[in-house]
Amino acid sequence: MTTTPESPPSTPSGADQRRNEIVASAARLFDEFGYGNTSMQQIAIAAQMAKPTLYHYFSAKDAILFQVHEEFIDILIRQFRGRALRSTGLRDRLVGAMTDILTLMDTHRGHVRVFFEHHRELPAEQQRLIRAKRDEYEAMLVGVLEDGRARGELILDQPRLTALGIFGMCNWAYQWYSRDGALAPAEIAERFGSVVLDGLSPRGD
Amino acid sequence: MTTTPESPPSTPSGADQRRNEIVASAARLFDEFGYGNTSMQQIAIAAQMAKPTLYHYFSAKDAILFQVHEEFIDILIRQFRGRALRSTGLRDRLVGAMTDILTLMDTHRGHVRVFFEHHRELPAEQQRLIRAKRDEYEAMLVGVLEDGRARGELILDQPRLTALGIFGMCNWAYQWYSRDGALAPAEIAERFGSVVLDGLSPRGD
DNA sequence: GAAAGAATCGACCGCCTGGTCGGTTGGTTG
DNA sequence: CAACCAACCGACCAGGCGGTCGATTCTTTC
Repeated sequence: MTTTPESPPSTPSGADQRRNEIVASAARLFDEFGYGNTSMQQIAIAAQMAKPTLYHYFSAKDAILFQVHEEFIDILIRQFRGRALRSTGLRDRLVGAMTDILTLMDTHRGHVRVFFEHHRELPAEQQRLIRAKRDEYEAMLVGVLEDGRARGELILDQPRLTALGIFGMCNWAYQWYSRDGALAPAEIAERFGSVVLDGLSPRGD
Repeated sequence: MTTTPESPPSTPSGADQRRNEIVASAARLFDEFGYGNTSMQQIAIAAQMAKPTLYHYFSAKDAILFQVHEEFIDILIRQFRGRALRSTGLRDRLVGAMTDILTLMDTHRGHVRVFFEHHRELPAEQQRLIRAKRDEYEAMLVGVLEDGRARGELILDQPRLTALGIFGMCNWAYQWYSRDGALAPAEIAERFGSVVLDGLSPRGD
């Protein structure tokens, strides 16, 4: 409190800042080459330091992997909760969550791929931790669907399966989404949302 | 013609049979550990041979990877075409394709994961080949949607985006589908199909 | 039974990886 | 100035990897 200068313009917190730089560099490389095909050497170079220095900030390669996972799921949970507090309607909450996910394909490409493809490579303990948060997030979306059903605004008999379908539409986008594409994340979410809510068949037969 | 014994009960074609055993073993390991974390040594043991013998059947590790990719996409294309010949209705063709994909999660788990997660690791030339087939398959589903629109049976203004959403729902299942689960692939496809076609909102307001 | 080729493998190689060690620098405290 | 500690790194290591080599066995063909 007395000694540390509280966030001067360039160095918000020193070491933490440096850790973030490492994770950001690593995520970028993971996105391009995959976790297994990215070496600590590459990460070190990308973060502009020597390899041993990396081990001053992270105890092992999988500690970086864990950090990426946690950042990703924490963002989603935080955003979902924020929207819930603002207590918007059902459609907003649903399409909002879809927008959150799709937006991360723009802002956190590496995080996304890592979270979806490399969670099995986390050490057992940390894998449990991440899985717990992921399940928590899943439960929140299932909750939205159940709410909608209880209010008669949605018709569905298997909330979890439906939620998995919705997640699928959005999460899968990491396989094809491009920043240069014609559609922005929010537009895609809107389209997908209307498919899920209104369906493709003409209304009124 | 004269010499080769045509498929006696145990050895359909000798060397080809052995190749298939290798690919099947490899796919099983890829499913469990991922491509990069599976060594040629492990594959050899699983296929009950020594490592150098593997190189009698495949020129390199990525040749096995390619074989897995090709088998997967060839199955899907063949099944889609088969259904098209039987010229069933729109819903059958759509839900049918979805069933095809979900069924592979049961019968070809390793192929699925490899196809979705490791296509970037194929040598450039083979990657192009697989991508071409994948695009072909995608185009076939887009075609179904466009047909439906032309006949007034579907309402949509972005066939490709919609197709990507549908693929997402199904493909993503490789992340959560379990053989021990309560629902069979065909049932899941039916549910997802009705979400996409009818939507979740009550009809007629 | 000789020749040929398919199928097999023990031993080996160069390379790269995650991670360690021991030591240096440089700013902050008393 | 002395002590301290965070930050940093050149050099090194054991281990595992994909892949090769040379030689051996088995099977088929004439």
